[in-house]
Amino acid sequence: MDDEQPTLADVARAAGVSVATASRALTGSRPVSGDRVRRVQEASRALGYHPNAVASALRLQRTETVGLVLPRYTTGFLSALIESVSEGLEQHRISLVLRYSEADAQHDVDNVGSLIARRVDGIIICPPSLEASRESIAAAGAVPVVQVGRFVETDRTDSVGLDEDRATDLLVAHLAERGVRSILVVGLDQEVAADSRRIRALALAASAAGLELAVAPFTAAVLEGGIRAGEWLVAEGGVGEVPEGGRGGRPVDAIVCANDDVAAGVLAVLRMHGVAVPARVQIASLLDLAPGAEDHSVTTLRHPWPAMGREAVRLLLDARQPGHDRIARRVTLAPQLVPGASTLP
Amino acid sequence: MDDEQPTLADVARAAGVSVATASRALTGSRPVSGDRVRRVQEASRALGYHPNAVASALRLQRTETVGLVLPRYTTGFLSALIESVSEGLEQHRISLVLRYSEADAQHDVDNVGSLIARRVDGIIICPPSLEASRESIAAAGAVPVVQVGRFVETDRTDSVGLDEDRATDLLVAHLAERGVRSILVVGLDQEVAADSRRIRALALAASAAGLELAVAPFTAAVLEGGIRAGEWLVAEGGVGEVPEGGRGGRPVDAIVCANDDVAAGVLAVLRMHGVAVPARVQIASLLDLAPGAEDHSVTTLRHPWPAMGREAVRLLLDARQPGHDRIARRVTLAPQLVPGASTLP
DNA sequence: TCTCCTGATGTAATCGATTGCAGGGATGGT
DNA sequence: ACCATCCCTGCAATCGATTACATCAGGAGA
Repeated sequence: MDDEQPTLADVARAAGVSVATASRALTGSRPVSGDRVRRVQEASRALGYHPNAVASALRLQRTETVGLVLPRYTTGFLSALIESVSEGLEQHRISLVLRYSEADAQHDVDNVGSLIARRVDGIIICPPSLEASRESIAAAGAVPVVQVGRFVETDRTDSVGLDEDRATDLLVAHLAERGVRSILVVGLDQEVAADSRRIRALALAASAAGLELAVAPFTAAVLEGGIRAGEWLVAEGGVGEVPEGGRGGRPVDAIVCANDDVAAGVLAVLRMHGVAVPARVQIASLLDLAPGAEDHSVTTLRHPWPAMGREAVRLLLDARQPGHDRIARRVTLAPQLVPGASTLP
Repeated sequence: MDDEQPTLADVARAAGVSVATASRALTGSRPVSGDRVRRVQEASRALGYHPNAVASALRLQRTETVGLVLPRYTTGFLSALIESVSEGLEQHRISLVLRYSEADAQHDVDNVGSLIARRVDGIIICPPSLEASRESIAAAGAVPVVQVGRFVETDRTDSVGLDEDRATDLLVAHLAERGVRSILVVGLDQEVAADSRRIRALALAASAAGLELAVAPFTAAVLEGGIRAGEWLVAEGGVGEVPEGGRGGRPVDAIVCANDDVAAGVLAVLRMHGVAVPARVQIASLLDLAPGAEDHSVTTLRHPWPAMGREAVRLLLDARQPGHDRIARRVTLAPQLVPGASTLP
């Protein structure tokens, strides 16, 4: 067990050839007589030689390494993305350097800077916020960047995201098929650009299907937000024990939540107050927070993280090609609707 | 937006000094006159210089990089480990290269080999199997390795694992306090070495507390195994509608499952057949599969993944110190008991 | 036999940052 | 005035793999 790794010079000496011949014999970059190829390969194996990727990277100006920058989500629903990216890269013998970003935009810029210092061949980033995103993409300079999960307007960056229109269409169609006539949206915030876009898309799909749609004033996209919304619905929203309540509009018969957590809160409160789900009110979620789970009590949209990872890798490796035109490409992928017990079968 | 990254030579030229002085000014490795330090730093900032970590690593024979090898779990309950390792390394400005292993032992050896080729300063590995583990640790040669989550007998490797004795003690004590007198173990396999150890530990803790303990012949540690075990229990296990059933032994009043999935299966079947949980039978799990979840219906033991990640990093960085004695160290961490509705409050 | 060519091999430069060694200028002591 | 000392600066070697260029052997053709 030597303390030092053997070098190509050691292999060459053991095989009785020059380092140049040893290199060519191992990489096959130029013809070497069969006899010496064999001798070099044997010496390499005997010494347990692993070519020094650092030296190689310095010479070739390519590290065969890609950086992945993700927001720190304790729920870990991004692990499907990590796995698929890792798998895609492994097929091309490329290493993955993982880095987490904080809410702080500067931290993201530092992350990208340190990846640049390591001379990664490309960066896949899931930006925590739009401003952070813009800055860190600028920091990447000439290194190809692919964004996942969020779009930021920029000339030079490819992105992979969700097909929002198709997502809302799928969900609205599912509800319409089950007799829904009036939808309430919970957990989306008109003030947030991405949420506002989603609300518009929902409204569009609803009106196309002849449904009414309202937005509840509960914008916190967490369990607690769902509970508050549920309590408000029971008290004032026209879904309490007196279905034909005193509100002006038609009482809602479906609730679309920003994510599973919100939906779980709404569901729990409604059930607690004796509201029949899904018979009286149907509940669905726009975002599956536990993609691994087998059983789904709430109908939800599953984000295609594995496919998104594969696409991101494909775009990045494609951008490495010499003849690449550097035009920003956008790939959108449709989510999968996972029916649960909270909508009618 | 230049296509090439600026080098130290560019910075030195812009600042009107030699590359040696520029290097010393930026790293502070040797004194440089204040005036020149300022000029170099300005030039560096103006050019957007990022020191080439590849060249630096080649010269210094240190990459400031650590490899993390994990089994591919779609449930993603290792993401807490990834995050804590990543966070610990970030504090020391060390990069994390992530790699997934397959069931195949050769794949693991290749993983380690490729990390060696990249000249990582250390490897943290969560071995998928004992044989794979031994081989891949051998492949690491002189590079420090820390094992997480599984112990393999070896002279030179530090490891971080669960304090199994404390885990079983905690769970048995919890049940004993709640009036349990007879425990049934589900989902552990006597034939598997690790499971067998756990069963022995459970038996020891049980007898010390004056409890009976039996092992059910259902060894599949998944939801389906739990369901089968539940059905068997209702039919023959003495926890059906006739509590004082015809078995020889005392009817069990607690079921300890290998993990949450098994417990969920048992729980569902028992409830379906009208067995009161936890009044009639209490249920607990030895392994929390969803550490992020807020609400726990099943009492479970939460593995201290974040702390394990921190410990692994600490051990690895400690092993890098020159005066390290190379004696294998073992760190065991106690799990946290998370009470749920499946045992009495 | 001499020349030309082909194909294999070796020599040495290269990638970019770090650092041992040598040189130079300023300072202080006598 | 002279020498020793200290501090800074620059030159050039170094890490290990790759590759342009030079070299050399051997075969074909005149």
